[in-house]
Amino acid sequence: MAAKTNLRLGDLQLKIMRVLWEHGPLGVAEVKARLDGDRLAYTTVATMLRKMEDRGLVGHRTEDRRFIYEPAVAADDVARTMSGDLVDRLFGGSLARTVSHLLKTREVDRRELDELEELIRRQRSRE
Amino acid sequence: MAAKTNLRLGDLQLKIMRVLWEHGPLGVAEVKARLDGDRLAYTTVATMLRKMEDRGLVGHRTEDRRFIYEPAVAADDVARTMSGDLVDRLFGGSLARTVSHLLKTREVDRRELDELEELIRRQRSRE
DNA sequence: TGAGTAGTATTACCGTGGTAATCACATCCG
DNA sequence: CGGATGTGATTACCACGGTAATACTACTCA
Repeated sequence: MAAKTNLRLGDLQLKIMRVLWEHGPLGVAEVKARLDGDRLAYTTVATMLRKMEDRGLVGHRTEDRRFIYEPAVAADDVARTMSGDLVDRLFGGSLARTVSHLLKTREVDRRELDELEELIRRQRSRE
Repeated sequence: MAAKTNLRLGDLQLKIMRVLWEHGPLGVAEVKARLDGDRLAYTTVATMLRKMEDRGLVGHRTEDRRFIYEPAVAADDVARTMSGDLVDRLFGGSLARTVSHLLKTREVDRRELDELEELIRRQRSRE
């Protein structure tokens, strides 16, 4: 197995992964298309995908002369690594401190607070 | 003012900032000392501090021939930027999704859940 | 006075993310 | 057939984080 794949992705890499996670396996042109807003050269996307394959983040098969890429790591793993990382680096690993900070510095409406409470309730009734 | 200082810091930079935030203005040697675990060369720390000063993250004054560094950005601003960034990049800006993920993938004990509920309660009684 | 020492300044090197031009090849179309 | 088009391959460049060696400088103490 690819093993120690480092799961801290850059901006573009993450955007590409999101495209691949949400819309199955895609060719370079499709990926580029879904990256709409970013006016990137075709070769930029292609190069990035190749680099990402080197790192074990995606895999590809050839189909009809075109490379079809698909994720090689799970969205959850990336999210876990990156968010866990941040909680550790920034808030000494404390979830409470993290959420506290988030609540203080982001606009949060009542609905979202409800959701959060629901999450906590459900968490309690686990274990 | 230094303006557009980008507040996404690397690992070492963040560690250094934490040292400076927690223990006032410090010389290079002191910073290096507090970074104990990391077996870094003196010049590594010095170089990093200089680079960080270029970026506007720290400032220094000379005192007795030594450079005394101090933070030039607030811990809260860095935390806000970096965490907000991550929430946006990884969870589409949804705080609920973020916390949900964190709850699912990290060990959280009852005490921490209590704290979270308290935070939410307090948040509600604001606005 | 002169060697050590503690600092800073200069310079360098690597990895990686990001961006892209250029090149080469195959295929398609008139 | 022969050029346009779509793709992948190769190569290049820059910025930045990280790491550090080396060089310079000034102060200190025997």
